[in-house]
Amino acid sequence: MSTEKLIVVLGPTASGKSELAKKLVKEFGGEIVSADSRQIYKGMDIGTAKQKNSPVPHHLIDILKPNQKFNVTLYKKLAVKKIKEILDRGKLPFLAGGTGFYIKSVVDGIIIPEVKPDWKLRKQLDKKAISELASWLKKLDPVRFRTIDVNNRRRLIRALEIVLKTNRPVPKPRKAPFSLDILIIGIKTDKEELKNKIVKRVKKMIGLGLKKEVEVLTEKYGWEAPAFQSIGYQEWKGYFERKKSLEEVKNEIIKNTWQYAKRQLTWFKKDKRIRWVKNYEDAENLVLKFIQ
RNA sequence: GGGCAGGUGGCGGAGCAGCUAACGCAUCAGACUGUAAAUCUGACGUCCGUAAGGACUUCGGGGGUGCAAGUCCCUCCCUGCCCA
Repeated sequence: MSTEKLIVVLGPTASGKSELAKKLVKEFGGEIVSADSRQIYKGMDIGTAKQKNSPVPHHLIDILKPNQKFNVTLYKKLAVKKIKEILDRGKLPFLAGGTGFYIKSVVDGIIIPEVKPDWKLRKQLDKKAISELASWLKKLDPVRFRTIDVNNRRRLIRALEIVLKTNRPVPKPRKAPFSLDILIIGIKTDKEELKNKIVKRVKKMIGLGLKKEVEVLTEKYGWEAPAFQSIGYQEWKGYFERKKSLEEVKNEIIKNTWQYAKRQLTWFKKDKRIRWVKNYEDAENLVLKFIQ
């Protein structure tokens, strides 16, 4: 029985996770480890609603340049390390963010095959027709083929990458959860309310100078940098090419953010461990009980 | 008043006589083990059915021609542009 504890705070974008996590940290002490695939990147402050100059310690924010690639495995290693360090300091770690897959990777301790991305190989495979990739995988690894999404080129390529690099089939998904007591708090918002928050937030971001932020960053790193697949950034490309108005960009960001929020909700819905809270008091009570 | 273009599903937009309401967007639902704010899937006129499937309805209104009509003809209404 472990007495070490981890608190996860998750929710769709704009639901108020950061505020909630910060408030909890202020009350109970502790440090925050971000579980956000975008706040990882330096310079993306406005568009990711980053918490700057917070008195509460935040980890895994601003650690990469926008042109650097990142992935779950790396995230998991870093996050686990940070959590351990926090525990060693005798403090309470909070894992807060909206990237479901990243959260899952640490909470469930998923074990991802140790095959590093080989971008040269991927590029080659990417030239092939999707049906070709599918039939190749079918031949090399019929077991993985049975469960894979045959229309998802990206997954097909990764599966082939593993098979070709290791000369063996893709291992079965495995988990090695770490021995902590974990409380997962999810922020419950009704759809209309969340929609309004998103609209408000996007307007605010634009008011704070999102356009300038995007302009400066993309001039420096180019539109192809991995970080600029992000919502709030990609939409500006057409604007700077004079194909879109500011109004269109704004509406597109709102739309994409909302669609993203729904995808997050779909992901979270499946996890029955999540304790959904309506407000701070609910969360506070859960934490109180949990840390006793 | 005259000329031209057009009126198709929530929106955009194909089809210009024959089978199956193309396709895109939005919407709803979902998948996810090294790009995850990414990538991908299904449903989406109505009704019946768990399903395979079946029945019905639609292309501004009305009329007509044809075995068969968003698709051709007549007429009316509406919209945009041009001329007066």
